[in-house]
Amino acid sequence: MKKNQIKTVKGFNEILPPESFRWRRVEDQFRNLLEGYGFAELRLALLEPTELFTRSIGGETDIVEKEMYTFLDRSERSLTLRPEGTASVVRAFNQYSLGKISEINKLYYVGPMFRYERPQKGRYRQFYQLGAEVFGEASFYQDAETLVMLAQFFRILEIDGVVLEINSLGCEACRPSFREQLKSFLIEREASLCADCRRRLRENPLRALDCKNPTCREAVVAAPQINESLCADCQEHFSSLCGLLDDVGLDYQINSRLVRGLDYYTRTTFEFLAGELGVQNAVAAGGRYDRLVEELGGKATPAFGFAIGFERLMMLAGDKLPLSSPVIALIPLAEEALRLLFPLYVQLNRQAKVATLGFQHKSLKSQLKKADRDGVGYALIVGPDEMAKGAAICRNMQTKEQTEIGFDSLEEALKKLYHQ
RNA sequence: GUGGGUGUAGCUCAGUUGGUUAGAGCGCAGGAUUGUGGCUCCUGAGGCCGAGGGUUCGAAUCCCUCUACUCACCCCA
Repeated sequence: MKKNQIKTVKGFNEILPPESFRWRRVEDQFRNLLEGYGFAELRLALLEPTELFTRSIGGETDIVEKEMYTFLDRSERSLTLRPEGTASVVRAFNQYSLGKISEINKLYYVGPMFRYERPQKGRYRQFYQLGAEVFGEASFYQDAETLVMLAQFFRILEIDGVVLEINSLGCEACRPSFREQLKSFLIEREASLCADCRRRLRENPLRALDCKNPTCREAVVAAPQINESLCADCQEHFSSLCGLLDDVGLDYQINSRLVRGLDYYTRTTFEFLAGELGVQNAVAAGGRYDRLVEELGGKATPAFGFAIGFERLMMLAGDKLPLSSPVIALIPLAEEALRLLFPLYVQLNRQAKVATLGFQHKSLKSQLKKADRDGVGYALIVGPDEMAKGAAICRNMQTKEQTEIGFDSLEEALKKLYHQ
């Protein structure tokens, strides 16, 4: 690394070849799967008014308190690089009145998110998420469909060992009373809680439930369980969802401490965990948020969504996926040959028939070597001898078999090779 | 924000108690083969040894500061 070399800013993750090919493959798989389930893509702004996130994610969350890239623009507006996707999708849902265009809206997105955290394994300041949201469907069938779809995605990518944990956080009817119950429980034990939990006790007592601090964990062992104080409707929703997952044979574990770091969730929350990832083990997570659309100024609309961490997903899927190669290498051994092959090269690639052509007049040997490294199926050789004869040599790189092809039928003959 | 570890070639890493011109493997380029890839062999290019300061006749090596990367805490995808 040279002295004055300009580099990326800390934690901004970039994807280079050949990894970028693998990313593209997985992204395509995601799009195909989601579009098969009726989802459509939303391509949204990366920069939003700061208020969008303080109102949706919650002012007492770590994301809003210390992890956002927030700054003033030239007209002194407070803007923030999006730390997650759901808030923006809900903003767009309201802004464009998508709920009036169709009753059910299934939307997905792919793109970078930004959080100012200390980078670590599986955690970056710029990171990619594959996410989706469904608006207008309150049924537990929707929860189940989404979870099944995610499990299917992991199966398509041949990722094993991912565990699904689910929980219910209740709704505006039953959560407040649970909150109070939990709060008074915690206040009795305030002395044994960590500083963060004590600070958040009043605003967001649920967060104490998944605190990693050992003394906090011990203090909350006997804490009231949210799924024991659910109202009848929430209880019904949760048990119906579990029953449905049982019916379709999707394994899951109920984790009553799964409260998530964002405030907008109601009822179902879930995480897909992969032990292989180490400490940052959530590869996908999400849940139901039936109040958020209204809280952000829209018409009351139930919703369910999730996000997958792309980098974490690729750590699990990674190199099982084969790379594509060009099919034909065009090999000229003289200037006239290069001149002859160039139009053919352009013509093939214009039709999405991938071919390579070297412009540098290298030796046959080195051009074949490069073709081999590129993994091409065929090499088309044209040197002075072939120019004299009016026919090129076509070499099968696997069998070493060589045939002659007359110049006047080159394009036609080469196209056939792509279909083998 | 708080700790630990590591910075030497494009990549993965050696480098002796401080001692000439800093090494290997892989990769890259060329050749052995006047026009035929993979295996083998030969040759070559490529380094301010992370940056700055200090100790010393002499520093990749010892000391200090900074910086980057990395793992962990916290939190999350």
